[in-house]
Amino acid sequence: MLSEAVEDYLKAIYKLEEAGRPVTTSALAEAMDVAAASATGMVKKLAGLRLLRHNPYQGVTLTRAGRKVALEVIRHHRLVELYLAEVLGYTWDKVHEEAERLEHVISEEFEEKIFEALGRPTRDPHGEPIPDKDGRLAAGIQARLSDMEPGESGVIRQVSDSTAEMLRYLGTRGLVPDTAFEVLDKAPFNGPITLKTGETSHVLGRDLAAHIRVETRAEGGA
Amino acid sequence: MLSEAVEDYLKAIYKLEEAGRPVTTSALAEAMDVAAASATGMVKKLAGLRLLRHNPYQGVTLTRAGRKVALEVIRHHRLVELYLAEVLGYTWDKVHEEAERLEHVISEEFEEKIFEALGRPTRDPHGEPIPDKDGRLAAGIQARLSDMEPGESGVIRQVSDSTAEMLRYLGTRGLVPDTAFEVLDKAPFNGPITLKTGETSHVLGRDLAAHIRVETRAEGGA
DNA sequence: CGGTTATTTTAGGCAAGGCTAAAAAAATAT
DNA sequence: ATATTTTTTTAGCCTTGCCTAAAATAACCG
Repeated sequence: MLSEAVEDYLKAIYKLEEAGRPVTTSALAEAMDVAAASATGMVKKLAGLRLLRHNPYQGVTLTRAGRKVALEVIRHHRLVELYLAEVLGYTWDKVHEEAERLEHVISEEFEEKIFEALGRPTRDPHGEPIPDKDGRLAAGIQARLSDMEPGESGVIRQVSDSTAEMLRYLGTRGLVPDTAFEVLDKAPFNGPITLKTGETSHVLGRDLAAHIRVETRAEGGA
Repeated sequence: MLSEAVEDYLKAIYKLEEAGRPVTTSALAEAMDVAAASATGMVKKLAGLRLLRHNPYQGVTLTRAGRKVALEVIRHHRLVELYLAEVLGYTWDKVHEEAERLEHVISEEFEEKIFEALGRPTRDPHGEPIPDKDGRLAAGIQARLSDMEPGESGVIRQVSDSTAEMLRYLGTRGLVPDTAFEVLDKAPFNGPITLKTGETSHVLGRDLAAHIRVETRAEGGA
């Protein structure tokens, strides 16, 4: 049985790889909120377990086995998040924290049971894809609201679950996955972006908008 | 935050106390499946935390604070067991193992949510009482099927969740909480006990029968 | 290219919670 | 009452995963 620490490191490495960032010791240490020396230590351990390859002073790459573990943990996390939201009535800003702990302790049977109870879902409450049992993962959405231009329209597809506060803020404004919108304005010098959903308009800072992943609707809805 | 190990020790001590057994180092070590020296070490730690009192070479008694923690863990355990059985469709022989891990990681909110979803229950799938949020616990059933005599009748109220195999065996025979029965025979020299539920009769070894707690029906149903 | 800076790794420690072996205390038996 | 056995405690060590400080390596800059 792999320890919780091992699972968390693999998950963090997977997410860094997925984001296209080189997985350096310092990036990993920052993601895990530990000292760099601690990250080095764990990397050596994981290399010994053949869960990743380590090029000293360079960085780290997950092996197939390591990626499999990471995806299992992510599957647990996202299924649990969705279950908490859909079945137990959690608000979407609270599911992440609870899922962080549950993801490490639920059995395959538990996973299977909630997967079926939810109707074999493919997305979590934040819109992120849920890996299937074999570790296959639908592509995440890459486009960011912050990169859209006035006049363009689209649909919110994912909102990263980084901070609960941000999720509460967006939730109260109805800025949740599958909401259609149109960009009205984008202020220069990294200024706020203005968008419209239905009859309501919203002004969001550029950083916040970067956390919102969107699907762009083919232009010219007119 | 108390560690999982601390919670498990307190739970084990509580159960030994409840069973009326003196909580010696060796009894605790056996319950926790660790060496006696390890139990001594943890006992000293818990005494330092004021969760129990330790009379060296004598034994151990929970303080009010220690008992409170133990009951919280037990509440989590039993609520989770019931949730797994009632909502997720677990068979009753599998709930214990999963609950052993979940009991340590669920939040108060999770506890509250499943408590309400279950309709504020008071008994787990094995018939054991669920402590309330303030740590109040309805009395458990003391009478054992193994102590009943031929001609007596009653209702099964609790089946201890010690081994999954035993629970499967009893489950397939319908010997579950709230089942009425009548004792037909009890063989001497610790021999088997024969009972009838509805039209079916069962022969159970004395050890197995000792795990079944019953409510005796006032004699003379005739 | 050589010197400075930043990153990574090594070295040595600490806290938890296990272990075994040995010592101390208590219980039991003669 | 003493001797033996059992139980408990102490002492010392191990593993995991974290830490800080120092050393090694790589990257950058003039």
